[in-house]
Amino acid sequence: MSNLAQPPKGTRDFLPEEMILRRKVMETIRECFVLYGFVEIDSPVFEYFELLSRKCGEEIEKEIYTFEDKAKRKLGLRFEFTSPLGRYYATNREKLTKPFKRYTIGKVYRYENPQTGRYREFYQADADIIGSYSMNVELELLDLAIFTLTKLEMGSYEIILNNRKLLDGIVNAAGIGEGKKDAALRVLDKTAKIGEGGVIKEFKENGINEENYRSFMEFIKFDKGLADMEKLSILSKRLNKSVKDELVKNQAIEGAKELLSILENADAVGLDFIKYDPLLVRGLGYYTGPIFEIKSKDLSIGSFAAGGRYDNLVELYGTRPEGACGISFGVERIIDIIMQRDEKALQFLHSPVKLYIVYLSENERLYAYKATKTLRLKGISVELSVSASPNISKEIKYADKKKIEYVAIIGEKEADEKKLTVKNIKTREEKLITLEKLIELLNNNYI
RNA sequence: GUGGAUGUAGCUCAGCUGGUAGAGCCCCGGAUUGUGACUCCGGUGGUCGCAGGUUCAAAACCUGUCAUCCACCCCA
Repeated sequence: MSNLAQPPKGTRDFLPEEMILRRKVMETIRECFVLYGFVEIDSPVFEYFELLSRKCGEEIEKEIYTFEDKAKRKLGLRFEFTSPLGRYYATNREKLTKPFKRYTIGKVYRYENPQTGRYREFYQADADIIGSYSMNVELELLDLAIFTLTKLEMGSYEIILNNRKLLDGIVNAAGIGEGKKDAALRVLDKTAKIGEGGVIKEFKENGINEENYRSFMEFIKFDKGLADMEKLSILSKRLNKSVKDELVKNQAIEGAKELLSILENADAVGLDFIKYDPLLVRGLGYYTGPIFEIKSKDLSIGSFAAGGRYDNLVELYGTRPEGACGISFGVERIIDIIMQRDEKALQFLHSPVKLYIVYLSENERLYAYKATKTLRLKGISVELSVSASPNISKEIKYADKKKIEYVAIIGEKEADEKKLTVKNIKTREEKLITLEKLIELLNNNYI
């Protein structure tokens, strides 16, 4: 294949069969968002680079696709929806009803090295709520996540939860200075992956002592079997004792309280997938409160949904501060997981087209056309053969390949009797019925 | 941005120490002019990722480059 015959690095073409699954997943997510009262908005795929790069963190900034327009304006492709949403909110605030609950499903772009579950162009599905500082927002978003994942039959996954304010307090208590906080957090986030030795090594590379690591770990050490809520209460007491800086201390204790409030209520609603993870950090620079990540328990594909609170981000875009929190679903990763797990189930996905109509000679063409039109007017999706010289064998094969469930055959016999022979592709059963009967059966999804 | 593996037909892959490319599946046609999963027969399809180099001769060896996968980095 020549270079021009392949899609650019990290991007993909999708075949019609693949689109059936993709569409289904995105539709399911969309329906769930709507069920929870989120409204859809749209905004440009590109924004001013300066807007995208604010508060996103140095690493992410390197991943932004940038370009200049003909008037030399510096632009960038959106790498996620949060900063575009901040800008959207700032520019349209007066016209929006608050709290503003919106969703967007669309493509985002990141200039990074592709791998499984990692592409340069990919879909994200975001739900955010701007205009409230209440933890009810977190609860609503987590409930939405669980609801959506259940609808998608995502199987075993877990939701891990932490809080940036709490994290800041513990880092402070561990004696790590403000200047080294971000580096420390970034390394701690990887603990599960690189182990204690790895963390200590990377701490040193960043000029942080092993002792600081030890005291951090000591701080979040609990007796075995302790429930998350008890851990958080204990943390509050420890923070109260160890943190000197009043502001940091109060913030951290508030962070613990926020998590406690989420967990208390989550427990009541039965959201028992949620676990407090003292080592969850998340890279994006704008998070200010609770943060969360959802990952598959049986596949190491990384997290497939994540989010958190980013209070007052909108202030950056010139409007007054507002509470805000959102969740983002990684559509590609969700699809990858479904495909890896359910290879067989995928065979049963069928086309949105219900029926394929074949007529055997020009004499039946008009009758077939009228039947097709009637069904379409009834809202039933129908494909009419366009073959010049229809061959039943080929036509059935065609319908099967396109995953259309039923084929209607119209020959001399059917046209004379004003009926259709309807074949179920999967069961191979056939029925000679009238158009009215066919409509009834298709509407009841039974034939 | 760094390191490793890989790149041969639409797909999965074979091709030994260099001698000019193969299988299975798929696809197309026929056996079968009103019925697709099996069987049989026949057929299409590859400048061996791309560009240079070494050689009488390169899919194979060398260099570069592009892409894919994996590990970092980071992340949905």
